[in-house]
Amino acid sequence: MPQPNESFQEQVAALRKAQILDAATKVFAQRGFHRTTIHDVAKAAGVADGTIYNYFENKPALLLGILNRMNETERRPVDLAQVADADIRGFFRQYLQHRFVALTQDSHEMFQVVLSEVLVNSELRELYLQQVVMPTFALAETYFTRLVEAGKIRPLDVPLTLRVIAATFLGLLTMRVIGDPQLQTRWDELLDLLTTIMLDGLLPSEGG
Amino acid sequence: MPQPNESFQEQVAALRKAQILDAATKVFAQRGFHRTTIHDVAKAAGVADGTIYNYFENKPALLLGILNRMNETERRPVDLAQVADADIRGFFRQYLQHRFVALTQDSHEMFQVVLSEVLVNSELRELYLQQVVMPTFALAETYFTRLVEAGKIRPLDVPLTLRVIAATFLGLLTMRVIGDPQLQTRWDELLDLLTTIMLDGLLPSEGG
Amino acid sequence: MPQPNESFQEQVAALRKAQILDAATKVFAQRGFHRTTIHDVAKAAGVADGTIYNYFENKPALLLGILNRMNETERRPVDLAQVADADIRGFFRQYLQHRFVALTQDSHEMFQVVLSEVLVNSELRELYLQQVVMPTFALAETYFTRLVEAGKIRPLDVPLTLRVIAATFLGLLTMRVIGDPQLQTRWDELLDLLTTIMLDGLLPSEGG
Amino acid sequence: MPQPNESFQEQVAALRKAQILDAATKVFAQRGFHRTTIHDVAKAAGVADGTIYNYFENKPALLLGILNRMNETERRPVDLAQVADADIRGFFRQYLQHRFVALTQDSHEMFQVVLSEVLVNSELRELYLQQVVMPTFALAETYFTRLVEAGKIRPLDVPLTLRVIAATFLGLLTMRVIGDPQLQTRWDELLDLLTTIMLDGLLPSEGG
DNA sequence: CATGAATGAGAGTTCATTCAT
DNA sequence: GATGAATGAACTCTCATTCAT
Repeated sequence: MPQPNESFQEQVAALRKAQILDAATKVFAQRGFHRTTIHDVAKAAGVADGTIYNYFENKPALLLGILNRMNETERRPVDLAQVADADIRGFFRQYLQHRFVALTQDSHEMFQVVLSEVLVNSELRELYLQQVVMPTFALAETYFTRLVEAGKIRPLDVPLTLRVIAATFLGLLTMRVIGDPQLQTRWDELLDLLTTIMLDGLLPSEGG
Repeated sequence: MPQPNESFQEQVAALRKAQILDAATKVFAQRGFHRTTIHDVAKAAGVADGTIYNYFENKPALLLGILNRMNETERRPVDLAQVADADIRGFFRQYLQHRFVALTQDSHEMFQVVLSEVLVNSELRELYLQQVVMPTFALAETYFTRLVEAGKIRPLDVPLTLRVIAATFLGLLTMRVIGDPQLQTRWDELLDLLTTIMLDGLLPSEGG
Repeated sequence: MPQPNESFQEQVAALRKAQILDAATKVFAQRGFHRTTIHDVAKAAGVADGTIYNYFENKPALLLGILNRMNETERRPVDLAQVADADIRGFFRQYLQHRFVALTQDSHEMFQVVLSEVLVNSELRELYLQQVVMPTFALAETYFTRLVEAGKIRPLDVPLTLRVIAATFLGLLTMRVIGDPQLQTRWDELLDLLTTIMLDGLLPSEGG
Repeated sequence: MPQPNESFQEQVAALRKAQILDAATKVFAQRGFHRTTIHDVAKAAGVADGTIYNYFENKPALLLGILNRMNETERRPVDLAQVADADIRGFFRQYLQHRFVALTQDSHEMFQVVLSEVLVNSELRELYLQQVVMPTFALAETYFTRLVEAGKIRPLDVPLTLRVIAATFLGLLTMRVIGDPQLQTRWDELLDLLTTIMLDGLLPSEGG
């Protein structure tokens, strides 16, 4: 989104950059980073091959560009405060919904592209870890600790528990991307199911 | 030509194939499938480049070879029957341990390589889905349904619940591969934590 | 439109052209014609890339522009007449000095750029030969012939002898450009040495 | 030339390398280093483009290969000793002939290619200076000093005088490459002329 | 006229694959 | 079967040139 005090030229450049990153995200998600050529990206973006290099130093820089966008997306502040006071069940469900929407709509393809490369590219992995994973957990830990202290959550090890929660999301999204039919057709039902499993556990309720 | 000799030939061939796949798995995990050259694989396997092509049709076939191995690994029958009668908590923990060992030791690198490519290669994705994911879930569903019917597990939607459980594993392993320090140093503590979260939920126990 | 104004325009244009050629000469000498980009030239000249093309048809035309300048420089008439009557030794020394100054100060970089390209570009070579080399020798031959006829110079083949003299200059300058430390630090001593070698030869003088 | 104790493979590789360098020298001399593509070199050598890279790291390495060859050619020991005792005039003429033959036949194109690039490539320039120019002068100086000490040569500054002699060769060859008609058609006459000029000087002989 | 973003042809280089040895 | 040099298609990236502003 163009800032008001940017020059017109800068705004145009920013738009071009966004246009190229959009295209890159799409085509990388379809065929993978390595099987996609710069020409593919350029075609998808509707520009000439050379134009890409006016905005990105090289091909890997496109990946970093996508990563940075995820960064921004991830950090889009969850308005946790306003729901903090609600009952924990309602809050949890709202939080899940927030994550689900974020993951499903915006960054679906970003996630796919970045995760694929992060798994086998140690350089990108380090960046991803420092810029996306760590800050997110740091933020979440302070909040989650408060919940534990307030007695609203069982007194478990906070960092590890957060990893388990995050991992569940990550895994579900991965499996959905991989093409599991259950997850693709019944994605919406996960919200309630996850709330139940995570808050109440798999064991039958006492009164059940 | 004598029959036994031919069998010997086949055994030698199988060993060569395994030797090449071992090397491929290792180097693919390090630099990714695409950034790794056939020459890299050959070097790691201690053979000449051309030799690879006596055992695998082309480079993607190496990936399929790794996938097939995962297939075998995954299907290594969990001896579920013998633990089915035990109390559900003990059983769950044992099951987790089985998965953890499988994931951690054997197929760590396979997982990394295959997942990375599966995320962006629709052809491989389809194979992976049909040959690894679907059969595994089919097996698990029959077993899990029995647990629900026996009243040992809360009456939830079985297929989706299994996805959630599997996703948690998948996500944890992914995050570990990505390099999360907590998961890398405290991997062993996850067993108990997961058992608690999944069986009892995050909410404080009634009597807590 | 008034005539004087047009003339002013032309003067401005000529200055721009000179400014660009200056920049081109400098950067071409540093990195060579081919490794230098139009952008490099533009930056050095303080103009935009496109501006270059308002004054020169294309990149090779810059080289021709430099060549034409050399042309002018070379033809800057040596005022030979006035020294012709002096004793031959004094004259020779003066002539050498004239050449040395010309080569050293003005056209040092031009020489470097043009020679490099002339060696491997037959088109430019032809131009250089016709526009610079031939006319210079033609002029020199008439004068040198007079010296021979006047008995001031040993009766040698004039054209070839002139080539030898010119070659010595050319070679010395080349070796200096290449970076020979002796020539770079002791360039001034060459004047006397050359006078001696060329006029008296390497053999010991009779009376020595 | 294959060494007796090289393996057959190594001999074949050396021949290939020579074949490629021959081709490179030829085409570089025709169109210059930069205007010549790897494809041009490959075509001239009768191999595929990729084959070049089995023998040379990259395109500049071809230039270094040519430089190294010049190195060997230059150092081909002049059998100075055997002529040292001859009268100085006969010796000088023989030496000139040696140089002329070396320059004219073998390394004509090498010279053209390398000089062109050396003029505008500081990296190559440094190499050329250290590997070809300096060692050659060092050798020549010791010999020339002896001539001076023996009274056979006028007591001039040895290093600078050698530069002048070498420069004359360099310049003559350059002008010949550039296409001066006199030098191209009357190259053979230079031998005697140079002997006269350099040994006796341009001044009329006393008895003339 | 000046600008500099856009263009796209063309270059160097890599590497999966083949095949003579 | 094993080898590894040769191959050449295909890729990334550069940069001379154009042209709308």
